Amino acid sequence: MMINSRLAVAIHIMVLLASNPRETVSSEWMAGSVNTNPVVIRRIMGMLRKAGLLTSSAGKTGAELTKDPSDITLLDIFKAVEPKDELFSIHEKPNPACPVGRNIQSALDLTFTRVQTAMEEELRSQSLQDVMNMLSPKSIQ
Amino acid sequence: MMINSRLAVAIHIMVLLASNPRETVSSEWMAGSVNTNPVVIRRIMGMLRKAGLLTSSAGKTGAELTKDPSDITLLDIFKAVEPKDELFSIHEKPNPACPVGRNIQSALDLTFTRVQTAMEEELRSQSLQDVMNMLSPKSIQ
DNA sequence: TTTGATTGTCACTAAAATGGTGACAAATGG
DNA sequence: CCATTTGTCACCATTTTAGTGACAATCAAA
Repeated sequence: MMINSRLAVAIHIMVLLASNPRETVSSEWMAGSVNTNPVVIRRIMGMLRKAGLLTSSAGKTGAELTKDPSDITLLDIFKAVEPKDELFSIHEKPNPACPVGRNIQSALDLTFTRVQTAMEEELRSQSLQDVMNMLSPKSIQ
Repeated sequence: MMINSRLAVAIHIMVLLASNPRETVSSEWMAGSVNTNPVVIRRIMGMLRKAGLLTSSAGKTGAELTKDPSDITLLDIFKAVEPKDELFSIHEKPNPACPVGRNIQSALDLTFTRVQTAMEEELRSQSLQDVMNMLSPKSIQ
């Protein structure tokens, strides 16, 4: 399955922002914690900003969460960083002359929607605060 | 999210095999129903065969399911066609000198495992027969 | 105001995944 | 024997992803 690490990095960024004073969390500094390039951090921050999860501006170090970590779900973050949030795709144009081909798309659509919903509900059930609580108390500076 | 259509095509193949006499379901014929190249069908059939979901052999038209459709779950098919079945990946080597970087991986691992489990349980709850029942009776020849 | 640091964004790259395609040996069955 | 089919390989174009350098615009501190 095609997978990327954007959700993981986005959560990492959000935890850093929630756990540290603004002046300390430059994209360079976050890149050091995540172990990647600062541009990757800014790119993902841009998606989180467009989704309204944080505010930041050119020239000003760091960013700020717009909500309390307990009011931000992992589904919020997932949808922010995954423009195409569909888990599975259905093959195009199955043969309408075949009884199976003619009806398979709607059946698969129902099926895949249920799977997608199950995944999203689990993401919705976990908040950013929940993730932070899994880190040792020392990580919350 | 990067997504492929292998699960959709694999389910389509399995439905065709379950619904038609063996002599009629050549890879060429199935390719016609799915609307793709016969090699794509054979490639996915190869994965299903390795997973023990069907039997087929060179020179012999078609394939046969090894189990009753009601005993085959969509999770079985998913695992057959997705060698890397992990939904999300975690970024490599976060900085151990950072309190967040040091602990984020295990937290994300717990989190992502719960999401993955939710998805797999939903896939496990649906059988191939369930999908076939969603198609019109006419499609079961 | 000047200077240095930072963000936002662009363009480019390499790597990987995916699906389509042609080719062909091996096996099947008439 | 011979036409058909499977299993498999190699190759290709497309897409996605993450890393990187570059740079204008902005900010903040001296």
